[in-house]
Amino acid sequence: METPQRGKTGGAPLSKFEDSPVFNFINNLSPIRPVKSTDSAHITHTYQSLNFASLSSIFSSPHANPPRVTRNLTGPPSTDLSRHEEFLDNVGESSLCSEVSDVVRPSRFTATTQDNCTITCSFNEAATDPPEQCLILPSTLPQSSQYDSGSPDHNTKMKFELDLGHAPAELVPCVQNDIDRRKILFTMETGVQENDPLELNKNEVEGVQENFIFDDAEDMLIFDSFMEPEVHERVGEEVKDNDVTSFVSLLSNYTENVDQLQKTQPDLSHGPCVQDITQDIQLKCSEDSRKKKPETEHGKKLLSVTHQNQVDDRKQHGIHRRCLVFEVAGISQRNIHGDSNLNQSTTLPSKSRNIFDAKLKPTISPSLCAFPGIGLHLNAIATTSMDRTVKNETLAPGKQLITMPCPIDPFASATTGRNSPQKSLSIEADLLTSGEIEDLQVTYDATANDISLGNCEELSQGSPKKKRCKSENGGESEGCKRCNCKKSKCLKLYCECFAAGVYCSEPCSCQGCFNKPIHEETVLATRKQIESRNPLAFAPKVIRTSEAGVEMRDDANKTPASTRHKRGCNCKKSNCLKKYCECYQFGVGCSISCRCEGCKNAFGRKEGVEEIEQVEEETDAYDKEKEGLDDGPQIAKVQIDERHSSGNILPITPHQSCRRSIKLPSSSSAKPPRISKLSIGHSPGLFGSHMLWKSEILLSQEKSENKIHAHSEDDTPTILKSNASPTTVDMLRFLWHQISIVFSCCPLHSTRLAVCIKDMYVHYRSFDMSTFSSSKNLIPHW
DNA sequence: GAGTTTGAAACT
DNA sequence: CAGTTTCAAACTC
Repeated sequence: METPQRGKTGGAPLSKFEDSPVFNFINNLSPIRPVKSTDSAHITHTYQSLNFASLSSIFSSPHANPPRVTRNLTGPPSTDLSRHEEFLDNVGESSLCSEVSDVVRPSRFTATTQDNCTITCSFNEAATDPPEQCLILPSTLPQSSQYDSGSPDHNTKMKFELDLGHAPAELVPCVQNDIDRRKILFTMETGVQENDPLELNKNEVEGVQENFIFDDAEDMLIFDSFMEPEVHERVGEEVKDNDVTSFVSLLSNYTENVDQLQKTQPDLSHGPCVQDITQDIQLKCSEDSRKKKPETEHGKKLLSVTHQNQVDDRKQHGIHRRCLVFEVAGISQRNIHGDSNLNQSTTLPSKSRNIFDAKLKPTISPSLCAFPGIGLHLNAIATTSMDRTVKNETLAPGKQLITMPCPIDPFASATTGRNSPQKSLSIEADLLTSGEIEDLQVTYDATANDISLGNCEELSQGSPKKKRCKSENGGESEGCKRCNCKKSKCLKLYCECFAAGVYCSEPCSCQGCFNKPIHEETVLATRKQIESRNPLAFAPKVIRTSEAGVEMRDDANKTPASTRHKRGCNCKKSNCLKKYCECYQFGVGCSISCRCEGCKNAFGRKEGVEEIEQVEEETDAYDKEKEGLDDGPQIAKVQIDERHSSGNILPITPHQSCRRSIKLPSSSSAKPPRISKLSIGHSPGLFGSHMLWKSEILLSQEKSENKIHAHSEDDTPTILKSNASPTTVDMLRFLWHQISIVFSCCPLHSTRLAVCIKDMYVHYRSFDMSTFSSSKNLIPHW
């Protein structure tokens, strides 16, 4: 299939990659341009431009306190009065007074800007020939297999630029003071590029001049695809200077900029991506589009039109209730149904442009299910559960969990192959309190696979069991669950739908179900009742602990210790190796709060177990060696190495898992697949879906490095090996990780990108730059 | 698809 | 809080 050229209006001829779907996808997604060089062996980390001034607009809103949204919940339509009354007897009328209103939410993000910072970087993907450098990140990039329905050739060099500062003022109302823009160019480059990046940039500047906007996040992200000359100059400077230390100093400057951004405009709230998730989605959409950004009337109109189109599209295409989607759905839908806005990009207002290539339909579509997340209860009970439990209790103070789930079993692979495609996004966003960005976490799972229109209900018209499609990502991401309840009336936490905050729907096989819109009152009352017993009942089961940094594990093989099951499991027989175990089910390691016995959780065992077993293993090896077995020491080494590899469920840094993900065979049944973030687009249904991404560095440098020394293959990118001091390596790893996330996320949804960027922003802020050269503990605050 | 196993939820 | 029961998902055949 020939890919239309979009995203540029002319200019110098580019490489063949320009013809590739990957290029087209990215080029239309965000200001990404290819690099001419075709030397895939070279790692070119160039020119990703993130204008943090505009970034701030991503997370900002002119309305610190969104209007209160009140929903009067009248009784059910009484289509099933008998049942309803029956239930009332059980629940009690007192609990049925249900007026639910959304609380006024505080603004969460403060970021803005008179100072703009630009991060520049780019990626080189050498998918066909993964040399050592490939370990750095390529798999984090969108793979052609994911976004390309056609050409498998994705020997790719991509230039990824986000220069948000160039968005038209009307589209970026929050980026008002674009003065004294400061840019920081993060340039990491190894090898010698065939072509001078500067020239490339210039060519691209000439050739690509188009503004992009993710209209799925209408007011969130506005990308400008052309690179301003100033940027290029800086880029060139940095490209020529391979010294990593300069990078660090740039980073330091950047940090200062970020701090200043915070100080200058602390009252801005962030964008809708991390906002009130409990609102009715469509209501939210329309409100967001009205109230967030459009400080200008023109902007309002644009947003209004855009949103209306999206709503219409949803209606038109029959988006099901349970697969409520965020803005991206509109995009996806339009794309999917051939609403080739892509080609209209030159005629439509920029806000209405569709950034996705029509080719991407199949792979983007899952996001429809990926974002349904905010279930009906959550829509209706905007304040009752989510606000209290999630925001105030489950998460660290000031946090809010946003989950955009995907309906497919994350473990589905061999057995449920067709269901395997899954994308889920879970955003744990901290609320901004007192204008302070505290924390942000992006949890994003994605496996790439073609899936028809991402309506999971369509996907599962048949047997609910067989075609079960759900996501267990984070415990709260249950967009398209289906239950099989018989006795609980789907009004207890036994019911997955109810527990997930969604109504039961057709695919469910439940009996006597009250978890339906017509029983909304009942549902709400029950929820209240349950919450009165346990305020955390509807809170996410998997949370990120506040002391993430403190308890960060040394072992890079495990999931981040910061992501743990809230309550911990209590497994007795399953050894935490089956989905009976909630920890395992959610893809997190067991923690100290678990009371499991014989824990063998592949995502991370309960503390204490590992050490004991390690000692045992080493003892065994020693014994064997002592007994004169030739292979004794080797066995020991293999064991150690396996611990490093097989347990590497979560990719810690982009450069850790590329090779592994490539090597990985098909999934096994019992043991969880070795999940790699880099597997996105590679092995649909095998890994990524179950994985929780953490946009944070998770390596404890000392220990991991010591252990990794045992490896003959060091995953550390060449660039990090050469001149960098250990601390710089840490720094770069982290940065690289962040950028990789940004890059890999953006094609799917700008929200993810926004959050990733913000995450990066936040983390950088927490750096104590003074420790860079003296301490190995680079991330003291995580 | 039926039956079994399992552990969370609910109950006492 | 601990023990028991109920429940539905996960699993096995």
